Amino acid sequence: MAESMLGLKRSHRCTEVTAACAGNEVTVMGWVQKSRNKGGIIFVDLRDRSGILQIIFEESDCGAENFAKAEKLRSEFVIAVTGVVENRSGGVNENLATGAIEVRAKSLRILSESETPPFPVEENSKTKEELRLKYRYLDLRRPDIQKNIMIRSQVATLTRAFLAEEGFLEIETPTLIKSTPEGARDYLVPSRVHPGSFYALPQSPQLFKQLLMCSGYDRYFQLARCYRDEDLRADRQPEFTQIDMELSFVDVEDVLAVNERLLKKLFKEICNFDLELPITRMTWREAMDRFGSDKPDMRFGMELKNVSEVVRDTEFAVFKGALENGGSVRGINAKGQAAMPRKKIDALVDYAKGFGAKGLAYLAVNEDGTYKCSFSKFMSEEELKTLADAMDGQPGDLLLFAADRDKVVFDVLGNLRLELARQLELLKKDVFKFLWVTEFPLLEYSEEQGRFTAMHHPFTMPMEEDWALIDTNPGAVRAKAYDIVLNGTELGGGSVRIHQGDIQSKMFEVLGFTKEQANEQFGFLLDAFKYGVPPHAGLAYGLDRVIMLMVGADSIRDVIAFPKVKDASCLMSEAPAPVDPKQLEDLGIKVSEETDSE
RNA sequence: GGCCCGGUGGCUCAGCUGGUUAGAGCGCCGCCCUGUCACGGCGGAGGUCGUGGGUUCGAAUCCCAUCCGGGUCGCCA
Repeated sequence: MAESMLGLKRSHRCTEVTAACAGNEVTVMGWVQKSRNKGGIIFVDLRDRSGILQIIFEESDCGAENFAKAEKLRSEFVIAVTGVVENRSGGVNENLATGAIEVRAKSLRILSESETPPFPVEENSKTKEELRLKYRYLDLRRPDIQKNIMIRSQVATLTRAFLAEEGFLEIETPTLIKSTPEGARDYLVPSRVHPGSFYALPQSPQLFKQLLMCSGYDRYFQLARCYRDEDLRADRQPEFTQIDMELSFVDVEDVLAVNERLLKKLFKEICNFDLELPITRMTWREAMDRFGSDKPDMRFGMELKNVSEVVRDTEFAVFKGALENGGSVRGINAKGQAAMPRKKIDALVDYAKGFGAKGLAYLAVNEDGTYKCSFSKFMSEEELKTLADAMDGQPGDLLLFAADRDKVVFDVLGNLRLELARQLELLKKDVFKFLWVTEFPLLEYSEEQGRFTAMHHPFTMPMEEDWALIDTNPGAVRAKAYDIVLNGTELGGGSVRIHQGDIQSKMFEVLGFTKEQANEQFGFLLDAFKYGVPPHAGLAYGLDRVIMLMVGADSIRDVIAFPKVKDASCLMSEAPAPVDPKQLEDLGIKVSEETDSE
């Protein structure tokens, strides 16, 4: 029997009731976290999004009728309580913000009863995610998730306030747009009016924000929903949110500067972390050489060393072969890990193989200065010592080497470095190491497609000093592109855009577009650029990832109210789902025979 | 699409080299209890061992297939 709240008005959230309210009458409403019935006295923990407040029921205060109702309270009942705030006469609960006070109930209304929930609504839930996601509305009641969702809201609010103050305009762009085959797979939406034609959901507002620059809006931002029909990961959902921005009459420095100020503000307000400016910068080349990654985790060292020259004359076939094929030999030094058991090293070798390595060579410098080495029979003692010295191998160190094409070597060692850091517990979540990675390659060669593709997108501005190489050595041309990296995660990225017709035409040519194809796909943008386009540049953050790192979540699902699971479905609503044949008919989509029969 | 991990009362798990009636903690239900806050005491209910097939005298346990969830590689301009 649900009662009405007629005549009642909530005066406080649970933790807004403080010792300063002692003696005052308050009305609080929320969910029963827990009821402890002692017989003649009942304690109820009342929960809302602010936290928990203890209510005390005694028949002498609330009367027989209310007391009888209080005896029936169970977890997750929604109640309204009017009573007087008092300092607890019993002990103080140090675990609660409101642990020194309680509300002595004068009246109680049960606004809504609850069945026993399928899992306990509590912090640090151990319940399987599958079940939590099916009952996401219950899971979202849990304090740790509520904290994440509220921080997310705070970040959005702070971002809007900051960017507005910096002269940015918040402008919405369409989410039913034209599909472009470059990049990730599009989600498609059939057109009813144009049977056989489709809209795409945007992977990002890229083209529209550039058009807004053309139109003179100068500084734009948007908290933009974006969609990519690719497989999910712990940090990737098919629909996600970007903090997207674009600025006119700027170059790289301007974009980085305003974003450094934004990040400083956000991390100060949310994490009370003082971000020291300017943020460290590193070119893509340096990041790859030193860390084997374009998003290096700067919380620890263990940098890569190129020992190709040291082993140039070796007879060791693995090293020799890699060098003869134009590759390199590089290593990392796992300090103090020389005693790592063989089994564990083998596991690392397997891990490396997962990233394309054919194997992993190791050289352990024992405490007594002798070596334990997987390739000792192919090298003299002298050669081993030279190699160990080149790696700064002290007694007790474990040196690990990969020899292959550069791409493989970087991939293997970059990931191995992270794996070792995980094993050695070097990845502290309360440390924030920011990094700008700049000067990305403009293009990367796709073996699969047999051509160069844009590393960022086709509108990324090449660096002036490299542009002359575009015909002779396109792979060497660097771009005015940059990523913001935090603790080894790419938080966001952007670039200066091409605003000159001749450079843009050349780009399309290099990417293998014909004039017709370029016009077909991007004609409206190219046309717009004919009518006066300002130099412009931008950047977009993955908001979900920003929140993840701020709250230390392991999964992106913990910072999204209603996330999807691995196969991109929703366990709660069961989307996607088949639709009524009539709906398909309206859209001019034929139902296949197989689905029909059976 | 590949590889790896998991699925046992409502929840979290144990059991898994096959062998009586599948256990524990929490939760739930009933009774008792006036200072609890991981409340306490007494009693009780509750399980197709994800699903299907196979091996066997006998399967939660072994085999095959399949479904569901997670991680990862491919993929993600």
